Amino acid sequence: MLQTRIDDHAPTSRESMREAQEIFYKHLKRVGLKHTDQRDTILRTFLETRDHLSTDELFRLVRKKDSKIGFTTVYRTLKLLAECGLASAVPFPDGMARYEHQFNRRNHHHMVCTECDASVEFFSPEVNKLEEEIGRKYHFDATRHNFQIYGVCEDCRKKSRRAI
Amino acid sequence: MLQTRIDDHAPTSRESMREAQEIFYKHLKRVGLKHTDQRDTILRTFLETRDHLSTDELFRLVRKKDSKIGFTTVYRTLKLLAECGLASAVPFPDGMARYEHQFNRRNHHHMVCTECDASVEFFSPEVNKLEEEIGRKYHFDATRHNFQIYGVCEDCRKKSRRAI
DNA sequence: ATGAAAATGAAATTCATTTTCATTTGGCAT
DNA sequence: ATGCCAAATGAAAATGAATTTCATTTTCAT
Ligand SMILES: [Mn+2]
Ligand SMILES: [Mn+2]
Ligand SMILES: [Zn+2]
Ligand SMILES: [Zn+2]
Repeated sequence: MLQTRIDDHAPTSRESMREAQEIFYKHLKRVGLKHTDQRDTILRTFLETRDHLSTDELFRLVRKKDSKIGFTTVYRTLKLLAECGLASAVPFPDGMARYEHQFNRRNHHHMVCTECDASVEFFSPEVNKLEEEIGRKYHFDATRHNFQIYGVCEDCRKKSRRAI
Repeated sequence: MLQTRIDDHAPTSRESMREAQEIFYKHLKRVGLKHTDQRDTILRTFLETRDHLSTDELFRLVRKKDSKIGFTTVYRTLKLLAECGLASAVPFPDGMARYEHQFNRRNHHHMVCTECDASVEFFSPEVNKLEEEIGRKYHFDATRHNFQIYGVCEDCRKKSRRAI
């Protein structure tokens, strides 16, 4: 799925990679699970991209590094990564489960083009404030929210104007 | 799915019902489709509740009125209702497609309890403003958005406190 | 009334997700 | 180092919501 990046960070560095692995393996130990090469490879692959990947998309990337890793393992590892906060689900309109990594990354939201599926990430502290305010107002202990904007991107607008 | 109502309207009146049917049948005519009893029954059933219904849930309600109407017809009619704006999909965290009717109804958002799945509807013009602002800022022609807050409701908080 | 186009609903299909299970592996205790 | 056993793996099967197919019935313009 195409994505325009607003904040252009360098790709995850070696040290950051280690740091994230640290977090992951602490989590595994905590819940009595084991360290495996497959999990290593999957985490590394996941951190290398800033895309919003479906399980299958991540599986295809992982397979390039180690063709013996199975889809099921990717699927299960993605759940573990979500458990320890390194990954989070992004509810995109194609309905498939998509994840993005949450390591050293600013909190952001998405605006998605309904014509070409391209997405832009944007930052909006106001939305976070709203979560808090509304939670308070209605006596909810608000823990997270979900905000995305749909519309037509500049490119698609240009294209359709040309088509007339 | 349990739901707490914030705005307590009376149930859809007969005249409103007619008005909505009008809209529906105008739409059908426009796209060359036909008027059927099944579609009537399904629309009526759908307007009678303010819940966020899955296709199957609506099907079960419809079946009480006319046990011969099939699931497929409900499924297809729900799509038609969405096409003409009488229904809209509500992305709830259970992952199933859920719809709510949009007839004579204030624009609202949802706060969902992650423990008991109860939802409250709330009104927040600020969110609408944000859609507009952010669209402008990033050159998107923003047409709609999606905002929900997750957390723990008062009841569930009380329950878990009692359990300690 | 007639016929063409659309609607219906049961059944089949699709496809992402999740589970099962036989086999292999990691890592702790000895 | 060796053995043990719980956990991990991955292929295959199962699940289940969403969608399509198709034989039959219904609508509606003429
Ligand atoms: Mn993102
Ligand atoms: Mn609602
Ligand atoms: Zn676009
Ligand atoms: Zn609750």
